[in-house]
Amino acid sequence: MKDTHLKQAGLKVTLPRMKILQILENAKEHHLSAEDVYHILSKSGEDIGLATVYRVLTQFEEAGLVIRHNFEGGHSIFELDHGHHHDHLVCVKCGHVEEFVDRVIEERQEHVARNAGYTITDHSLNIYGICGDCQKE
Amino acid sequence: MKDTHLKQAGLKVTLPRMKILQILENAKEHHLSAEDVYHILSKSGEDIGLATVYRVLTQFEEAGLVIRHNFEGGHSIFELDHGHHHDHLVCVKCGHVEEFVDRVIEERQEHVARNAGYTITDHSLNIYGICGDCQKE
DNA sequence: GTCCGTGCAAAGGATTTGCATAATC
DNA sequence: GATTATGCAAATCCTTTGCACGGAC
Repeated sequence: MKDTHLKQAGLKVTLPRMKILQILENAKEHHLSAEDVYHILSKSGEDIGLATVYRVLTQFEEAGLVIRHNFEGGHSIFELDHGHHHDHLVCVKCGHVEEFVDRVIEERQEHVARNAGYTITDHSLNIYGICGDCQKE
Repeated sequence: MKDTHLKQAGLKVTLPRMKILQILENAKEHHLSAEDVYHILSKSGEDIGLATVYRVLTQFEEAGLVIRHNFEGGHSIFELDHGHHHDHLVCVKCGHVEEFVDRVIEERQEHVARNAGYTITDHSLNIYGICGDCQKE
């Protein structure tokens, strides 16, 4: 089934691509950096280079399989594109990421862009804060 | 007067710091990258290193004089902190940046964070799109 | 004069790319 | 077997840092 996704995306079915797709699908944390993916691969005994991880993730992004986010600090985070857009709430202490969608905010963004004469290609709303768990400490 | 700002920030008054502050205040485009500032300095005949530009901008950021934004592509943009928060509309073709504030969006963000148990430390909303001018081409 | 700031070059982290080899179709 | 992918190392981009010198107070 994973092979099907890859073929549909016009990508040859190779071991690195399947493994990486698998990781994205099964990881507890859905928001992974290229390094994260690389480490998970290493621990599984796979001998896949970091450059390949980046290449594959970029291809997946182009194919619309994953979304890439640029968080503060110049780090990129990848996650599977499940089709429904959402924004992020990022904990600056533990790095935990939560998704959210707010209909009102979405609508207002369209409104703002239209008023300014822009055609939206993308938008990113990240709220940085301290999550409940970290506040207890 | 610029010296006053610097002194208040606990920074010695030096030529690079004054020049850079001046550029931030006078530039037509209020959103400048470190490279931008560096180039403007070079063109003015000032012999100030790029490393110093970064150092000074970082100090200004710590002193609360400027705000640093991380836009897509891992580039940082600096702008004077005039005290009123705002979000950004970025043209992906020409790089033009516009500011906007939407009371409704601000309120909803607070709401979302509170519901999730987060204490907001910061947030960034960037809408990427194609500006009116670029659409004509 | 002391201490902080600067310039330069070198280091750093994240990501990309060139090239020969290895895998898919 | 032709074409595309991979691995490795080197290259790149943006940013930071180490160190000796020069300037501010």
